[in-house]
Order: sequence, then C-alpha cells, then structure tokens
Amino acid sequence: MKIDPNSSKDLSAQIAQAIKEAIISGQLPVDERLPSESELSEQFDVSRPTVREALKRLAAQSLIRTQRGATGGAFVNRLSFEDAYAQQITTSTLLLSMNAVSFETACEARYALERACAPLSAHRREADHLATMRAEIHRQSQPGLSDEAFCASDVAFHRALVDGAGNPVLSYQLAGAVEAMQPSMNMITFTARSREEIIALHTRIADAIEGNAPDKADTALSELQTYTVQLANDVIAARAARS
Amino acid sequence: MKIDPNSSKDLSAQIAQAIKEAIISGQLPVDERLPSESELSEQFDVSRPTVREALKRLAAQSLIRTQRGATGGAFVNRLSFEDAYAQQITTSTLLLSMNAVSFETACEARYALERACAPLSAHRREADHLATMRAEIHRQSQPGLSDEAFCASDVAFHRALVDGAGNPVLSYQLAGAVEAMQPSMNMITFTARSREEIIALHTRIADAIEGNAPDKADTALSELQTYTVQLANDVIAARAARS
DNA sequence: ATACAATTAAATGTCTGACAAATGAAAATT
DNA sequence: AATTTTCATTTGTCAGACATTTAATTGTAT
Repeated sequence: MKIDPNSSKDLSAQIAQAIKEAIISGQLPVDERLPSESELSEQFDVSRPTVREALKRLAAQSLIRTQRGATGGAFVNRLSFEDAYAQQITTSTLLLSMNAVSFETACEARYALERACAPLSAHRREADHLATMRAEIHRQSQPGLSDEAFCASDVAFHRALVDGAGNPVLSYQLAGAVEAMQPSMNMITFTARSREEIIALHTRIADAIEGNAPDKADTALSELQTYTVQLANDVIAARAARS
Repeated sequence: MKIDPNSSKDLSAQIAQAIKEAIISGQLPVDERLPSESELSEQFDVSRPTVREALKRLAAQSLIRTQRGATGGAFVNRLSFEDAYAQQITTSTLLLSMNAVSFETACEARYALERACAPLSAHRREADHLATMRAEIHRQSQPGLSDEAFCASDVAFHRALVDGAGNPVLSYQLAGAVEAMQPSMNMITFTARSREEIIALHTRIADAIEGNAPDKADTALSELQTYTVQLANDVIAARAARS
C-alpha cells in the first residue's frame, strides 16, 4: 500500500483508496484490526488528522467501524444487508431527485424489477409474506387513511412481494428502487376511486402469487404500472392547468 | 441543523448526518456552496478538524465536492449515474464476498433482473446495443481468448443487453448485480465445449432481441442461468474431490 | 485464594494554532 | 488597455496537546 505525495488527489483520499482496495481484494479480512492511527500515520508518512480523515471516509461507506478504548481501533466491517439497503436507498433517492428522472422512467424500472421477482415469489409463496401482503391490502381499504399512510402501506406490500422471492440479493437491489420512489408517489392524491382500483390490483397480485400463477401476477403488475403512471400524469396535468 | 454534544455518536458523524439530511430534503440544492470550514466550525461549535472529518464522510459518498482557493469551498454535488454505478458495484461486490452469498443465489438474482430487462430491450432494440452484442459474441468465439477476457466480454454482452432497455435507472441497478459477479465467474474455467454452448445461447438471446421476441429471450436466459450454475457446481465439485 | 476496587496503558475523539498551496479577484504597472 | 503582481480567502496538511473510553493490570480487603 503506497501513496504518491505529488498526486493531484488529497492524501486522505489516496489512503482511503489504498485501504479500500486492500479490503475488497481480501488482503484485510472481516474483523481484522487496522493498525492504530499513530501507526498508520507513520506507515504512510502523514499526520494523524490526515489518517483520521481517510478512516472517516471508509466509515462513511460502512467499510470499517471504530471502537475506543484499550483494545479499540478500526476494524474491517462485515457489510450487512441492512447497511447495504440503507446505502442503496439514499443513493437511489438522490439519483432520482437530482437527475430529473421522469416518473415514468423510475416507474418502468421499478415494475420491471418487481415483475422479475414475481415468478420466484409465486414459486416459493411463503405463508409469511403472503400474510403480510393480505394485511397491507386490508389496511389500504380502511377508510380515513391518509395519503402518506396509504403510500407507506403500498411500499410495505411491494416489499413483501419482493422479499417473498426469498433472495436477499434481489431484496437488496429492489429496496432502492421501491423506496426511492416514495417521494414521487407522495405527490399523488389518492381518491377513493383510485384506491379501490389499486386494492383490486393488489388483490389480484396476491391471489396470483398464492396460486402460483406467475403470468397472472405479471399482467396485474403491468396494469398497476400503467395505472400508476396515469395517476401521476393526471396530477401533473392538473398542476399545469392550475398555473 | 442542530447537533447534540452529549450523544453517543461522534460529533463528525452527527454533523455529516445533519448536512446529508439537508441535501436529501432539498434544502441544499445542487451546486450550492456550503459555508467555509471555519464558519461551519463556529455554527456547530466544534473545531475545524471535526468539521473536516464530517465533510470527508460526505465526500466519500459523492454528496459534496471540494475546491481549494479563494472562491473554493464545499459544493453540493450532483450525483451522476457514473458515481452511482461505481458505488453500487463496490457495495454489491463486498456484499457478495463478505456474506458468503452462494453462487446460485447471486446468479438467480442476476438473471431475474436481466429477464426483467429483456422485454424492454426487445421492444426498443436499438442498432447500437445490438451491434455491441454481436461484436462481443464474435470476440467470444476467438480462439486463444483467456478465461478472464472471455468473462469480461461476457459482462460487456450482458451490459449491452441491459443498456438496451434504454432505462438508465435499470442500468444503474443492474450494473451492481452483473459486475459484482465477475469475481465468482472468474473461478470458472471455460472449456472450448462450454464456450461454444454459451456463445450459442448468447446468439439466441441477440436473435430474440433483434426479432422482438421477449419470450424466446426469456427462455434462453433461463437456460443460460441453469448452465452457468451447473458449470460453477462442476468447479466446486472438482475442487472438493481434489482435496 | 477470591472478589472487588483502584490504577494504568492504549486507543480514539477533540481542540488549538500554525503553515502550505491553490485560486480568483483586485491592485499596480507597463 | 493589457499584463503582471499582490493579496485575501479557502482548503490541505502538520504538530502537539488534552479528554474520554475501555480493558487489562495491579493492589487490597475479605
């Protein structure tokens, strides 16, 4: 692990990069303790604050964790699915909000991914996830539910569908796509009529999963996508008309 | 934006969190300049090194960029798709390698996602991406190609398939799934026979996309998944027998 | 000898103050 | 007017110090 003091990049960035590569390549296994900050500052021939900045960069990516005290130090962190979810969600959220990704594009991506999960969910159809889906459908049909709560329940329903595939890698990938869309979804005002429509489609999806009918789930998901995009377009059109 | 000096968390982590939330919520728009480090240290009532550690945490997530000089400072960064790709790929790679995700699980996720893209690619079937797919197939059939090069070409083929969907959000999501598997794929030794098989399947996929036949693409992708898993299992079995 | 308390050492967390280097704007000069 | 010089601002880096946390060590009393 060497660094170049004459590079254009910050020393702390170079050091973080060097350690990161060591972790990715497996030279530094999980739970391995890094040298202390003083030792690192000697090894890289930089000051301790510089080393610390490098370590904070790594901590921000959940690559290491630090512990104070006598036996403390910086340890290579096992990247958990939870940590990865969180990163995935904030990255996706920012990507959508900062790059003017159209509702339609985001929606297309999300439903394409969900359709990919549906056959697996239908094949495995665990009681657990089916029960969650039914419970969320029931919640969605409660009168007096706020739009935000309806949206949150919608997310929960779709997460159950995705988790039902029983593949943590898929769940992780999709967490971002589904949750990142929540801000856009919250724009939509759900009328009694549109809720009814959505609940009917959710029921069809749950039925299809339960009955191991992936093609029916696919159709229902496609219709739900079309309907959601239409609702969003109505909102946008209404806003344009008002101004 | 307030922080709690008596919290269990690091001050720099709290400050980073506060600024991060301001960015996500849109209070700090893209290209907005943050106050200088000295000003921030006054606002949060901490020292400059602490502020700097917070800023480095944000820089590590591509949330800000910094510039030296008179009109320099820290600016809210527009998260580009490229940055997001890179983060997605390292996160996915680490997730797979650190959590003992089986080849089969990773492969299932990857091909489920690719099958989700295939219908969109078939529908749009741009000459550009089709040409790339054909070119990669041609490269794969070159004799004397190393296993690594074959793998790399395989990744390029699948990326073209995914990009062909014409949905940048999907491309971003899938970059991780496809590229993160490359280390596992590199374990596999591709014999002349297996290469022939894979190339035949790739050709069927390209043909299906070109002919706007999503169901055929789906079938070919499923077969490719089965075959890839089988190849990997053979390698694992051979290793077990040797030891 | 064992249980408990005090001490100590090691590590991260934070602060102060300083200087270096980059960079754009303003001032001075030709 | 164009060019050069100076200058102020800001980030990057360093050195050294103290605070805080934590576990191991030592000491002490039962």
